Amino acid sequence: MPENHRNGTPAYRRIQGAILKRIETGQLKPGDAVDSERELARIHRVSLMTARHALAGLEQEGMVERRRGAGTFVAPPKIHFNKLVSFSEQMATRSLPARSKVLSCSVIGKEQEIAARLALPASSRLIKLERLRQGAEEPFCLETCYLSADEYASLTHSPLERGSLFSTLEHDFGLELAYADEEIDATAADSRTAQLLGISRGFPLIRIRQVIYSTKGKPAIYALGLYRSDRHTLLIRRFR
Amino acid sequence: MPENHRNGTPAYRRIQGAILKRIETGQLKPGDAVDSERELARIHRVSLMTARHALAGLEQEGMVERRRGAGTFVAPPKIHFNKLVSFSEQMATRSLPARSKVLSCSVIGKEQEIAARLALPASSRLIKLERLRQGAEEPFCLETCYLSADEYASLTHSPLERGSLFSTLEHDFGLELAYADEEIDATAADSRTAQLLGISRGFPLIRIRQVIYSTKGKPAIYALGLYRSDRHTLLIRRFR
DNA sequence: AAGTGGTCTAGACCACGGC
DNA sequence: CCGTGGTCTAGACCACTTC
Repeated sequence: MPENHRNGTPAYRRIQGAILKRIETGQLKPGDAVDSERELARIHRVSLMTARHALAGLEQEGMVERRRGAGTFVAPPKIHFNKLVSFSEQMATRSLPARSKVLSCSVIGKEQEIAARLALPASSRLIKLERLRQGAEEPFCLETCYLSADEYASLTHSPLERGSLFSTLEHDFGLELAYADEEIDATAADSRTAQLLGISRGFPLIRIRQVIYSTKGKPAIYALGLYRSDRHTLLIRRFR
Repeated sequence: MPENHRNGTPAYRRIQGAILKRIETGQLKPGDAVDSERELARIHRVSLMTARHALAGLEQEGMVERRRGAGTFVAPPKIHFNKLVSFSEQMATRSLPARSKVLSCSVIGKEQEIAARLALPASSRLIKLERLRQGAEEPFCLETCYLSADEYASLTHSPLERGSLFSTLEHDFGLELAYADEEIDATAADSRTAQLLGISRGFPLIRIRQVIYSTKGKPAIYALGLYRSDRHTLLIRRFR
């Protein structure tokens, strides 16, 4: 009986969607039992293998846990480790207002090393955006971002004081960010940085050099951040 | 015909093993085509679904790539990001000898804060192991590890100068390590640390506080590392 | 004992890729 | 065009958990 998947979406996807909907609406809470393979097969009028396929996919995404002999259960909400989030997003999760003071925003040239990190020709013109970021009214990070001036020309006219650089790039330029490689070390504050961050010269800082890549694998942003180590610690989870 | 999986291992596992073996021995190189589902089904005398299951598993592990209409191919070797590796393993990948000097190894008590990080009673006795780690004949890290003295009592008699702490724990104590949560910040070297690392007092250091968990989710090791930031940078990949 | 997930069969049709 | 992976069926037996 080929009365299956009339529309384009595969049956197993529809089943996954139905389960996810019940989780999102709170109808199913973590720990609750999901319909068993056999129930799903009966309800959605598919074979057992198809119902299995649906549950296997959800398990692989971490949405459900399957225990042999017992059943399939909604997984506890996952804490997301090592996620790439913007400063604004980071602050939002702690319900703190994200304040940034733009120190400078200009187009520069002759920065071979940075152009190279962005996989651009050595002579490329770059936007250099320097911001002082603060939480709880106190500055704790000096961040310098570099982007291709050709690709993001109008960025210099965007209102960067309030909004998030990430969301501007994603909405106005259709840039989809995928991942970032970070290089982390420690350094001592020079006098200018010390003054801006309100600390004394020589104070230890965390230095983060970050290359952010688009979904196409193209380097899009190079960012250099200097953080007051007494106001900021990095959290990483590593897996064996 | 129930002439299947005589031994305990499922058919799909045997198929995966056969493919992995051909990859590991270099018989199959990245980009090479793997046997198609139909070929595998015929060769191993299993159904198509079972052959599919085998390939799906390998794909999910990142060992092969499947392209509809084209075939299944050996995936390029993955660079492992954010992996939990021991100092010895880290050095081995750069073919450098791992040298550690044990500064002290003793059983202590009354370290409430550290006991708490290991989810142990405040009065627990702990092994404290302090090591100076060096690469290229120069010390670049001072590391202090803490473990439950009750669970790893005989560790104080193990030869820690040469071997890896990880492998000792895994082999001699059957401890399976799963992941670690790290807290990273920067600090200035105190005089003792400065002397041990061969730098001057106040020099910026990366400080990494690490709680390493077993596969059962139990905290097993607490490690505090101080790294010369001029000899060591941390590499992290974050995903959106 | 009843129900569950884990494995497996022997077919089938489809959409897509490369030749 | 032929071979590929993607989806699917309608059953089956096993090992396991729960009661």
